[in-house]
Amino acid sequence: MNTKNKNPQSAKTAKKSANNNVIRALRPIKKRTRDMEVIDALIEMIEAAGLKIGDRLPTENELAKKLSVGRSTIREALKSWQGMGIITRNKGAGTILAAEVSSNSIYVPITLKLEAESLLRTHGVRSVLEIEATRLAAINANEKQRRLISARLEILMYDFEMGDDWREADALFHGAINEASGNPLFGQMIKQLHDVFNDIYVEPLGEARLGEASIPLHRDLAKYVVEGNADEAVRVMQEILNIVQTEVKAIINER
Amino acid sequence: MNTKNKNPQSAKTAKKSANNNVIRALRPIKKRTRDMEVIDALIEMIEAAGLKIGDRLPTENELAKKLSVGRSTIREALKSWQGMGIITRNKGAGTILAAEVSSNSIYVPITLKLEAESLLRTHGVRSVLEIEATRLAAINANEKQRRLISARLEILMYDFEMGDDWREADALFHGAINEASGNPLFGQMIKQLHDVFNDIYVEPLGEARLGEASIPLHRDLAKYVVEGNADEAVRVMQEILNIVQTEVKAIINER
DNA sequence: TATTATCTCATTGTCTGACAATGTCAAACA
DNA sequence: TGTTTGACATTGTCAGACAATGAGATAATA
Repeated sequence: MNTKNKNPQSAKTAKKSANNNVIRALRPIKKRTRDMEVIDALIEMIEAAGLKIGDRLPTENELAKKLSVGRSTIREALKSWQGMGIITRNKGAGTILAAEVSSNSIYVPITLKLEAESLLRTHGVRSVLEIEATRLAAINANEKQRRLISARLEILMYDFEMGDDWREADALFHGAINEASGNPLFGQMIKQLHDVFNDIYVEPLGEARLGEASIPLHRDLAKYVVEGNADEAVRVMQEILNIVQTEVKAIINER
Repeated sequence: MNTKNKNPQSAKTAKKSANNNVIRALRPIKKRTRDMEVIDALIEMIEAAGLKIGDRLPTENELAKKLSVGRSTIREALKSWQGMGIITRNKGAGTILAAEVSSNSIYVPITLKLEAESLLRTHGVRSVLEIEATRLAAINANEKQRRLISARLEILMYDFEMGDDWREADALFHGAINEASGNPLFGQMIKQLHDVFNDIYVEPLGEARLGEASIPLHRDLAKYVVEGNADEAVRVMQEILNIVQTEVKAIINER
């Protein structure tokens, strides 16, 4: 148990403090292993070849041969990318790019612990993010983004009224709004939380049509966002989120 | 380019829609690869053995033998955990646990571009979360949490006035507030974003004492949170975040 | 005795080769 | 024209070997 450097605030002396100021100027030396170099080479290759999301990467054998490293090294490098959702790999098929890659991208894993009332908690965090993203979208969206939002709304309403599965269309619609916020981090984090939310629901509870009652409100939401009316857009978004929250509570109480 | 299932909304017929209703009852079968089972087994083992952060995991050979899978399979599973920061591995030493693991933990990867703008973006997301957490803390904090906030404030102010490195005390102070919000997800996400924020700073820009001008305001923040005055607490928090934002912008413009 | 240098050994990192499992694509077929 | 089948390519898994390195034990030295 590594508890050495805990609560050092009482033992500090002037000398130690001065020493800290010197030490602080030093940065830890990066330990470079073979597969990090592979990752770098892959990034370079992807940039040079201009690979986009959905494109296929060279096979493991090709990469191993080209970089003259063992296939297992390639596999370990790809594995870490897979864990971060940058690529997806399919036995028999190949490896395809699933996220944008560039040399100045960093990939940050966030670990969250879900507990008993995790549904309401994830929803609580997601609400805050989604409301802010909506507000920013109403303010910042450009013409192209507004048109995309409108188009996605039509698909959503069509699916909904036809009795089809509207969840994918819903995700695309909200994705368009989040993208229009101008801060991609909102979209990323909301998407991840949304996935968690759904995994927990669809998997153990079997409740897939959560939030159905809120779909008609989406017409207003799109309208206000496209109009640039941030206050009203936020109000409708809050209403939508409240409906979902109420449904979640109802389902939790049922059990 | 896998573009088969794009925009299927126009080709749908009533029959297909009815079919969808049947199909919808089916859930996708989880594709379980070997290393996912290894991960599950590892989680089980860690929980059963009560391993804490800093503890050592069994060696790869032991795990492979125990689970009767090849060592490469173990390595691939561990690699994905390493990519997510759950474990650290050291050649010659061993594998140690670097994050809490439990069956209800989820790991959310986000990607950031390592450019000046991303600083503002992480700050933007963090601001929203931190303001909401502050509001909730002012409303929900119990007596014990209020006392902890006050105590952490004193340590922070002491370090600050002595000219020591106050960053750790600052993190602990905000951690106390976030914990008092009653929703642990806020604290977790804010902490992760905060770490990213600092990593980006300390590493390429070398600017470590960001937000120093906002420290005196922390006394007011603590006061209002402890008093339960949510509106004022939020106002001060916004002020603090604005100071940081201004400093970030200034540094960006310098370059 | 206390400290430092050295050695040994356990552990992760990498390579090679092999086979299994499975998706893709084109050829054969109705 | 649409469907089925099968060869092939590609990832998944295994085994064994050696290299590189860190930690702890041991020996040497003051």
